[in-house]
Amino acid sequence: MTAEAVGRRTQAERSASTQAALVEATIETIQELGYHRASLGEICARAGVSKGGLFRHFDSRLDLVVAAAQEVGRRHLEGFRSLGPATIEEQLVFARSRARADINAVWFELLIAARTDEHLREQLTPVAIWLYDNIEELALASTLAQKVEPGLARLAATSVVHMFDGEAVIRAVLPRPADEEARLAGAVALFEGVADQG
Amino acid sequence: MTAEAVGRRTQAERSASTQAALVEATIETIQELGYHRASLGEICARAGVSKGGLFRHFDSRLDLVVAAAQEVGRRHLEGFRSLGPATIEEQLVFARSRARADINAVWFELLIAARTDEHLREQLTPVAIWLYDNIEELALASTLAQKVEPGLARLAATSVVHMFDGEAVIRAVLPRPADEEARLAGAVALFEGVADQG
DNA sequence: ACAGTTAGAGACCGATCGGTTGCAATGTTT
DNA sequence: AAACATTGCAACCGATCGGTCTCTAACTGT
Repeated sequence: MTAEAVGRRTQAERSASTQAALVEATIETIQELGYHRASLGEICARAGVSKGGLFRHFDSRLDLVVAAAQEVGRRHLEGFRSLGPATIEEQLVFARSRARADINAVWFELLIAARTDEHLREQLTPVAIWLYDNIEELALASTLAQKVEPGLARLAATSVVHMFDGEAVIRAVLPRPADEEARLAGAVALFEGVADQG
Repeated sequence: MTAEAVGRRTQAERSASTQAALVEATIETIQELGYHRASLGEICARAGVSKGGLFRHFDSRLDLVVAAAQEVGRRHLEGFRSLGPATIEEQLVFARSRARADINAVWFELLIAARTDEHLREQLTPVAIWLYDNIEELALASTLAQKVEPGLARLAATSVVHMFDGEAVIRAVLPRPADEEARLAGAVALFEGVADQG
């Protein structure tokens, strides 16, 4: 996203638009090149903003990455919100599609980077708390969760998310479509069994 | 691991020891600093080998990383081999401990890096195939797997591995010990139920 | 309209990146 | 032991890294 070249705007508008362009470019760059290759030069080029312009709004690379991480968290959750009432299979297919989404790849780049970067980790933890709390809340409101006790539903939801996350990471290097479909079918059968018996 | 300074050795021994020191230092550096900060300078310093010495044995950084990845795959599998007959709970606790092992953190650094690095991905795929094939084979030989059909056992094993992998990644940023223990207990109950009914 | 403030461009900085080169040290062959 | 091959060190290379500085352009308050 390049900072758009419109006519007269207030300082606040200019500022917000530049920051948004930089955050957008950061997310896009991490998604396409990975955290490792997401340099400020590359991000600035994509955003159509100079280095000087960047540091007007962000104190450091970390500061920019944290702002991007917050936006990634927001968008990832937004993706989870888009499912209404659905069958068990539809819900599981949906959960899997969220794990496979581009935005989740960026989220995982950040999680992995945070493991060995104390400062990033400190800033990422509150975002992760917020994100997973909200995902759990959405899971509890789902049709599937109505049939079992809330504690179990919460546990099942996060476990499914972890499983599809793990699958998604491996899949970039080692896709196994047949196994993946069997895993989905197995999960559907399992949850239908649980739902039936109460 | 520094290249040890022993007395007289053959060329082959010198060469092998230097390469081993470099591979070891690469793994150690990725584990401690992450893929992003694992520079050749840092790796050489840890290995006690000069840049010139490194490039005598490896054509490029990628070449070294691939050699390290193969060693990581070997060690990760070795870690999986160390479980004999055990209860269902012991087997699941063990699977979880493998996901939480340092060597798996390095494996995930490499998987994530490979997503956006075509050349690394090409070299990592055969290692991943070998690793997961072997893990599945081990899972099929486990006591738990004796009670259900092989296809289901294979599926369950990889699904459990994915789940604990996903949990391990999140845990670096957002540990939730109570949830993690509940997840383990839930998995134990689930598998004991399956084992009982055939 | 004009002074003051904020946003942004772009040249620049020292440090470090992956990688190269020439030479000295070590080991091998005859 | 002399000739040769392999290994390893250290200085060095251009490119790029995150970050700074100065100056101009754009907006704001009076």
